[in-house]
Amino acid sequence: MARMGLTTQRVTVAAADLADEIGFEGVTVSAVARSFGVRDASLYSHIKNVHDLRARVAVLALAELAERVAAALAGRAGKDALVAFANAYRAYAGEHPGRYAATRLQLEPEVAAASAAGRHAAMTRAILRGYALEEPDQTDAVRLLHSVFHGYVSLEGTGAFLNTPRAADASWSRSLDALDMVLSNWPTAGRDR
Amino acid sequence: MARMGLTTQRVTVAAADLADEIGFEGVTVSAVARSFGVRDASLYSHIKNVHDLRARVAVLALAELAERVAAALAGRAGKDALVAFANAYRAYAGEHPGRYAATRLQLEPEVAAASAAGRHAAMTRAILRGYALEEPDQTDAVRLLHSVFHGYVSLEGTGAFLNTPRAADASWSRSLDALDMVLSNWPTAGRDR
DNA sequence: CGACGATACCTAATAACATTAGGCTAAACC
DNA sequence: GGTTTAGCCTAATGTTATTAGGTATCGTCG
Repeated sequence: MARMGLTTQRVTVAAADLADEIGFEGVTVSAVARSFGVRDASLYSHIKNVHDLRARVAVLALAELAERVAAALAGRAGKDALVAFANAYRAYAGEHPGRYAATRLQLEPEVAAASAAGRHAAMTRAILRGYALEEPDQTDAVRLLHSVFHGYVSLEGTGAFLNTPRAADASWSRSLDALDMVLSNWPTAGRDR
Repeated sequence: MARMGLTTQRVTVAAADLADEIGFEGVTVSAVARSFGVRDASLYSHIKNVHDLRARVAVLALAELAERVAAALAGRAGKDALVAFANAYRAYAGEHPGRYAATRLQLEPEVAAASAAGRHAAMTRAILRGYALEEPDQTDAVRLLHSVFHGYVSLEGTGAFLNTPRAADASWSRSLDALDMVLSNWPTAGRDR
């Protein structure tokens, strides 16, 4: 009958670890309770419900990701910054697939605001300081970057690149070269060719 | 006691429709059975289990998406083709969020092979015929395109672009301009700047 | 130190979903 | 028209989510 010393924080971390092991969909109240050796009902003193649990994992992952990216970005500029950001992003997703999947959870506005979601966008904008982009080009570029990063990582995660022999790393690297080129020569007009 | 006339095909379509209405996660054996007014167990003559049901929705969606994209691509080349492909892709995802979500399901290799997944890649390559790209650049470009399309649509679907006032359509359009530029001047070396 | 209140965890109970086994009956096919 | 097939049902079991209410352990204060 030793107490397990549960707290919302510990439960959240356990859920996140579980997500990385068995996938985010596998993050269930029962599974987390099992990992602590306690009854399902015992977790409800610490979390509101499954959705709350998953949302907490999402917020945790968002914060961790933001931290990693920020660290990678420190002291860099231009293409260096772009590559560092992108690699940190992809590395996190690769090391923590479950946590990363959690970041795609649809968070309610209040939660999202309180979390590091905004910090993410802020840092993406930081990259762009190296490239001379005004609004609204900057917003467009942020969206493009985020799309590429998320899209690539997401497709890679579901094995979409396994059919072709070409290594995923190589394509990633070339995609970053391409992005650097786009950002350097952002198409100002739009009507041509 | 009128028979419902269920078949695997009808069950799959009903599941797909349900997915578009309430989200792909909501596609459950119970819910589909309910939509037909039959018992849960009755569906098991037509599907193997939930995963089978969801996989069928995924295959259906992949085929529909491939068809839409192929139609849009007919008779176009170069940037026209790129834009038509991209818009067809995004439109499908917008009209059928549940079906689109299903396409991200991890399919077992045999199922994926039998499905239209390969056709998708083939068509992406068709776009690239308008741009002079050799292997392995072509593979890299296909991955980049797919990443942007999927990433954008996915982020848009989870409301990631709602914070900023800039319209999602506008950024999309500019991103396509950017992609056209990248494909036209694909970075051959990689080390510069 | 012993009482007290807060907190951590438990049992019990209900409900939705997934799945299997076995039965009944409407339809289709000579 | 009788038989086979296939479509649907009931019954039963296991997992997960969630609530209500109980017990035990901990820190704290008199």
